[in-house]
Amino acid sequence: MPELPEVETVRRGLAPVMEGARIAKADVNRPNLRWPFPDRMSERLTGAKIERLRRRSKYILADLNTGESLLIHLGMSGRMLISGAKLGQFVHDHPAPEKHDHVVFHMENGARVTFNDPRRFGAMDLLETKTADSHKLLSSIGPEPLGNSFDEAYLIDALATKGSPIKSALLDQSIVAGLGNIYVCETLYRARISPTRKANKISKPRVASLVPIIRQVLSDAIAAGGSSLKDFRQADGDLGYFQHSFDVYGREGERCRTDGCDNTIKRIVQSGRSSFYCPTCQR
DNA sequence: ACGCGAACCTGTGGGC
DNA sequence: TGCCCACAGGTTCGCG
Repeated sequence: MPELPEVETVRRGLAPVMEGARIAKADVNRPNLRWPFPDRMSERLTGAKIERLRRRSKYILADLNTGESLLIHLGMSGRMLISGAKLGQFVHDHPAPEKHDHVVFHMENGARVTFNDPRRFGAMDLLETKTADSHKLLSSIGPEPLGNSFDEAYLIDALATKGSPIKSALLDQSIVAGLGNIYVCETLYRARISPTRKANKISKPRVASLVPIIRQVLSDAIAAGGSSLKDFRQADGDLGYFQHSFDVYGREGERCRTDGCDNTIKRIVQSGRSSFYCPTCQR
């Protein structure tokens, strides 16, 4: 489900009820997600005030007033749903507990935030805020695509030695943070680059062209509240709308949207993931 | 060292 | 209706 735009959408949704708020109690309903939860997780969260909710790549980090930060990853199917809080003009009642409600944050302000993750590819951990960047899960992540350190010179350099297909290279979180299968497909379509082309065989100007396209695709998706495929919901339960803007993702067999192109969108499998592209427009 | 496939899980949808 | 297979937005691990 969640790539950078969806995670950012969730973060923005959670901020009004979690930032500056205290955790009255945290229910931890099972021993692990993808990995075991940290020792005494519930106790370490109970009574803590969340100073700030931030995002690094596809991770949400809640900086606590205890010197620790809670790290959250939504995996493929993770959701964070707010209830019991006044959101706009509506008050969302607490829903009945559902299967896969693995962690529930009861906030002192009356809001409840439920982490639900059927596939359990998600993760949570507690780490020292000061040294968060050196955490095992964060230390090898590349630059934020919407930040200043991600630019044309960087990407040209980073791809120069990559013999793998550009599709795989852009999915590699150590090259650029936060892109996933959908947004890589959309990026390569807009850039007119074939997903099968070897990263180090793409001309510098074409690699450079990827930078503003990546920024635009992600910004557009954030502005639309992310994409709702299958089960993605914003923290207030609303849908995202960017899926209506997909040019190629999930459009196998449909007509290419480029003016004057008669071809149809093809689906191929690259390192186990579907790639959607137009063989005529993307070279 | 690098790149790829397998593995981790559950749910859903399509074909028969 | 039911069964089986394919597939799903991510990431780590192990092997060649």
